[in-house]
Amino acid sequence: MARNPASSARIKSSPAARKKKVVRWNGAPGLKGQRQEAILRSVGSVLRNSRLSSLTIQDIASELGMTKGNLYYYFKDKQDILYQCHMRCMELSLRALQEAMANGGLPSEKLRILLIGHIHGILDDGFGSILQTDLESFWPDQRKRYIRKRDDLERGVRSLIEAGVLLGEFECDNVKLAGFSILGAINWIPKWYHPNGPFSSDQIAEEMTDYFLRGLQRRDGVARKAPRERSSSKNGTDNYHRMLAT
Amino acid sequence: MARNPASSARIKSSPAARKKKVVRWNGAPGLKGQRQEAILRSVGSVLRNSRLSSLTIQDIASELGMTKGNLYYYFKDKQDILYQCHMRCMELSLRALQEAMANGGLPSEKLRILLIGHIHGILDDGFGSILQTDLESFWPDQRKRYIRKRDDLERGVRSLIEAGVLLGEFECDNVKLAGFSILGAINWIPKWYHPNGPFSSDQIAEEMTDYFLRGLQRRDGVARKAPRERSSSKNGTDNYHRMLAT
DNA sequence: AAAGTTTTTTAATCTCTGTTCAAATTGAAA
DNA sequence: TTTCAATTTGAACAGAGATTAAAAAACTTT
Repeated sequence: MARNPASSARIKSSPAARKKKVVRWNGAPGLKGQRQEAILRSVGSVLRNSRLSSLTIQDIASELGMTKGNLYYYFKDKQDILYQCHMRCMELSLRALQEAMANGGLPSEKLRILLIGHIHGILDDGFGSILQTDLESFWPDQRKRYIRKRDDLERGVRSLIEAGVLLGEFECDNVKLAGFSILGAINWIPKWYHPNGPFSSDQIAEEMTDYFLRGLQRRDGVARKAPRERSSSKNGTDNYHRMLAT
Repeated sequence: MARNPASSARIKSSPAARKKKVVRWNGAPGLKGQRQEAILRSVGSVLRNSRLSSLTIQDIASELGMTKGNLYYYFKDKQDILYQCHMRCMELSLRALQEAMANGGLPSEKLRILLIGHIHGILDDGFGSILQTDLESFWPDQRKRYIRKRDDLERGVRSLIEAGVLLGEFECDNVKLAGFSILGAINWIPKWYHPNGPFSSDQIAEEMTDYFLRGLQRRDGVARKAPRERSSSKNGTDNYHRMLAT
């Protein structure tokens, strides 16, 4: 069950004999971990074209020129593969969060960095569409691990919004719902995005982020409508301090 | 293939003998259409709790206390059921669009009505989570029919944004991406929404819509950043006139 | 080259679910 | 009560796709 890949650490020049787009595996032994990476990357490629619901073990194997049985030498089962992809994707986003926090600018700047990085993380490696899977299909501890990371990201977003509010840069009635809005909109992108479509991932990242930030920016003077009960500071303040400490 | 339910129009008081939550079908003949409706509604109930990917014909049947075989008396196949749910859901949203257009207010008001109605349409009947299915699984003409409606909705949103821009009420760099953002955020709601959760569908509808509109509202005076190339009028103007004529 | 380990293949199996169908049941009409 | 159509059942069928396992092949080491 809990099986660590125990990567045999040794590097050898691999000829990697290619024919067409088929990678020949026979020639390069060792380095199980690298192959796992390659397999995961390949899943991203497949997902860029086909649809998640129709993604089959056979598809993945074909893409790599290996047999489906062979995949089970590298992964426990299909769920495991999908789970790893999920994690890869999330880790990219968390890296964007770290990058954002490391940058010393205003909350709006940090948030911009985070969101742009997040969008790129989702679109550029093809893993984005995997977000559509429901977490129910994961093993409990996989789910737990993933949710922990996902929550880190969500809290990161909320903290930044909250920070902006406290600094008077932002104005937001409900931080949690604003966060959900932003992240939901981003998670949905893979549903309509196509690499060869009219929008580059760069353009999407920039312009959608612009829009998200506009909705937070404080308008000096006029309050557009009577402010509702302030439910904002209930779910963000503690995390705000936590995140700023990172 | 193209089979019209040919509803035998006759109404009779149906005892509808209920036991626990099991609806007894035997006692109420006729009105095939009504039962189809009931089945679809039941799918919504199931989806409120279980997950779409694990939704099985058996689940639907169980919920209604009928056998799975019996479902095939009312629907061609599973895809057909799912398709009908899709349509139901979309029709609710399109009704919101009509309602919005009928209301004679400013674009921002219309958009508010539309979005609030759209969110309610998605959340209140439990069909929302069905949006996660990919359209590939539909039969071509089903897909075509659905996409036509979906596009109507998308164009409706864009037209309203565009209208607001033209009237000086809104300010938007890229109408299409703003529309995608809004609709994506809404489509994603079923992923985290739970009827017994902390947010009512009312609250979600109101506050998320607030946020979406904030991001469009024009700020008098300062341009926050140098405006990019205006790609807005490419995808909205014609539809704008079309929609306003409705 | 022989032995041992890692990787790959091949084919069979297993399971889950959608689907079909003939028979049974029900309700309405005659 | 008989007849007929509408509805329901229950069991069998079918197909797809994940998973397994034993044998084969490839590669490393000695």
